[in-house]
Amino acid sequence: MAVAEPRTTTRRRTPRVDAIRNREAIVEAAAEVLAEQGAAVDVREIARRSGVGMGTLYRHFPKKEDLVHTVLRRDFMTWAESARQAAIDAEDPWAALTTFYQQALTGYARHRAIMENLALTLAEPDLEGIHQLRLVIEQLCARACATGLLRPGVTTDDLLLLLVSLGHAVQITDECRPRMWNRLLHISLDGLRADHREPLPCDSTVAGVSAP
Amino acid sequence: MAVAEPRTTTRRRTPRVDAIRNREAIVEAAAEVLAEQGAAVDVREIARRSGVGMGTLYRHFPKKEDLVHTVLRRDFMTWAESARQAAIDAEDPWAALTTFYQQALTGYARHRAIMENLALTLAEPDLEGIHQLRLVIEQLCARACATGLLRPGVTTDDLLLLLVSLGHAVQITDECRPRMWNRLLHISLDGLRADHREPLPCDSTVAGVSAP
Amino acid sequence: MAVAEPRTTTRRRTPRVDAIRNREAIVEAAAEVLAEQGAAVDVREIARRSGVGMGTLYRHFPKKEDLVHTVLRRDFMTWAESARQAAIDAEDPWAALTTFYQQALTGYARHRAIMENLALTLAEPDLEGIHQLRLVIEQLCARACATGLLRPGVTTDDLLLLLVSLGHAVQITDECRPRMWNRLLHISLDGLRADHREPLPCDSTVAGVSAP
Amino acid sequence: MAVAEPRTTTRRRTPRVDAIRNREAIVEAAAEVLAEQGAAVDVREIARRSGVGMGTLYRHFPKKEDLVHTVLRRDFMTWAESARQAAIDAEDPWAALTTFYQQALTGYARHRAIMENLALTLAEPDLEGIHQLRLVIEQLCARACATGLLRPGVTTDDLLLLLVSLGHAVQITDECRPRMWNRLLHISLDGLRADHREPLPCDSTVAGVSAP
DNA sequence: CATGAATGAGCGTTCATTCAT
DNA sequence: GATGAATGAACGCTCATTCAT
Repeated sequence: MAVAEPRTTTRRRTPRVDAIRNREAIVEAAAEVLAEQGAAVDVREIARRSGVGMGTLYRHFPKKEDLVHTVLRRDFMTWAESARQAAIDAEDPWAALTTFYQQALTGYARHRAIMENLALTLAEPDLEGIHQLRLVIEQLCARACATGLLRPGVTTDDLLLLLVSLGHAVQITDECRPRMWNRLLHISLDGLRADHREPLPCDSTVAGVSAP
Repeated sequence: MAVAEPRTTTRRRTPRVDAIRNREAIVEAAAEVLAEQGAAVDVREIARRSGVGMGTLYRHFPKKEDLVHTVLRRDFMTWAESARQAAIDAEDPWAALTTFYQQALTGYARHRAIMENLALTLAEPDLEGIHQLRLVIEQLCARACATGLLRPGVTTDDLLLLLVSLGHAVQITDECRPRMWNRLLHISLDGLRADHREPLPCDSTVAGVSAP
Repeated sequence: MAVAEPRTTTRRRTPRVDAIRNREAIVEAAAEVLAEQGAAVDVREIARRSGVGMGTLYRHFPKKEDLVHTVLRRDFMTWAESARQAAIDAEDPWAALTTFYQQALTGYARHRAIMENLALTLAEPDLEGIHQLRLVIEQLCARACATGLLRPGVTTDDLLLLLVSLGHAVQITDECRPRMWNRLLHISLDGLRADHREPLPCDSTVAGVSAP
Repeated sequence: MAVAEPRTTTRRRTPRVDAIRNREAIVEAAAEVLAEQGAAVDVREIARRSGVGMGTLYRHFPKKEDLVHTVLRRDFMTWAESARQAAIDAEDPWAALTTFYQQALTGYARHRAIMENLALTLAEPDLEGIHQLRLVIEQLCARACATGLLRPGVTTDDLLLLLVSLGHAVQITDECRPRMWNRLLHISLDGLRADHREPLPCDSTVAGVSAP
């Protein structure tokens, strides 16, 4: 249907530029919306904000889930990167840990879809972005542990779960009771310090209590 | 309307037996489903599981919201009651607090709709059941504080937020990493002990960090 | 289940009294509601107002339609009767006619279900009550015709249709423009007077005009 | 967003052809169904008849009400237009008036939803289409009045109410007694002529008669 | 390739009618 | 008989996904 002949060399480049621009617009818009409203948003809203049609959106991301994952991957990456940077800049390992949580909770914890997924991800850590974040935390953990500031036995998973946990607290209180989560963070960080005698339970210390 | 002499007692009881059974079946099924899937479930699913028709369900609960509230009220009540009991049975105030969290997290934290609502409720505590729970926590807080075991400055809201926060951790880890939250609980409880020098921040101690 | 023996003679009378009372209560309540809201009302509303259960209502009137018909029959009867009386009391045939419309439009035209059905009934005059009304109109028509006051060729059906037609006008204007229909009545009655030269069309005088 | 050189005209036309066809199919089907059954129809029925899915229907008309209004607006417009044309073509003001009613009652009076709304509209004239119709009637009224053919004191509202009133008569008799309303129209028109001595009542001439 | 219109299963809710008590 | 709880088909509407242009 197209005339095909004249544009020989750049033939495949032109559409691609457009396609890439579109893809980026979609991801950008989606990131915005997902941060604001979580993964339950109407796909139409994303298409609207990115200025592309539904078809384009679905060409790039055949399932809503694909788009969500892409955005999350990206945002987890960025997050991990900025976290790593902040950690490097920090004076000492403990400050690095503290700063990490502060930044995370002040920033990304407001990203609804990020938090929704950070949660899911402990179960099935399929998202590579999250892996980056995990690596950062691993480093923070290792360093704080090595200097003897971190309570012995605390694992990366503990710190990750604490992040998810406090992240949720942020989401809940952010609008009605801003920074109330800050106190919880202090408490938790104090609980993470080395000056506690008792070792942490090995996941199943306490006797069972019946379910509802 | 009729003069109706002797049958006073058994007058209106008979037909209700069935209705009550149904109502209970509905609430029971709803509680189950709400615990499993949260408040977003299809009403038809509840009807199906309880073995009643849609009409019956809507006769008892004119709006889906009514049913949800009823279930939540009930479950919050039960929860508060069992929490209170456990607290009373505890040897000392600190054990009471510990046990409370243990029980709460082992039991009700798995209830999706409960947690959803517990979250919402920090903003607008409309459900009366939740108030009961809050009262229990208030007592636990007061007692633990009075004995000097609880870190000064810790409020009921802090404990409540910790509950929500850890509750979320439970929901996340329960299936894939059972009792991993247990370690987080220990950490948090240690952070709550009185032997910490620094006072808690008054909600906005730390300098702002920019959002993503 | 009942003790069966002692009440021999009056055995079948007692329940009937109750049944009749119930039936009457139902009809009464239904009449009220139907007049207010038309035949589209929820059957529950009728049951509620009459103080009986749904079962009772449906025992007496297996279909909603049955109840509606019963009420309409009754109300058409009453209407016919009061119309006849008013006609008899009138000084002259023309006054009788005028009074009839006045009374009808001031009174029964506000009865929503009556008007709904008066309409339907020109098609299939199944309701006996309406027949009574029709007879009254027939008399009015005959008398007014005989005295030469009524325009020749005007039939009972014409007068009936005028009634339906104006009745509808009443329903529409009653709340927002009370008695606006009164002017229409005057116009129509003047058009019914004998002093018009042209005969009425035989149902199909005018050339067809295309439908929408 | 692209620079898009030569294809200016055919740019956005192509995809719309289908959409417009669908939209028209929906409106057409809706008009049909609304005319037949009134505004209470099931939206699915409209979708079915127009051959589109529910989604398509709701894309074009987000609320059922929107569709209904669109249809009514359209049909009132058409009606007003054809009425105006017929009035213009008429030999004299009285013929114009006569023709108007003839045409209205032969055509649009069969449209159930139109009549339902024409009725409602005397109370709250919200639909713009209806306003057009009103204007036409106003002109007819003014012209007939000016030539001294119309009975003094007759207002646009009177003529409108007569229209609604007779329209209802049409709906009732159309199927079982076609054109029976024609006689009523003659009567009413005769009543509207100037050769009546008595002035019309100012809305509340006649003494009240008690309600049923 | 982009577009956005089309699809249809599914949701919360209502109401005439039936049936166990 | 009387009661009112139970039934389920239908209604207005939404949204992830597909498909013609």
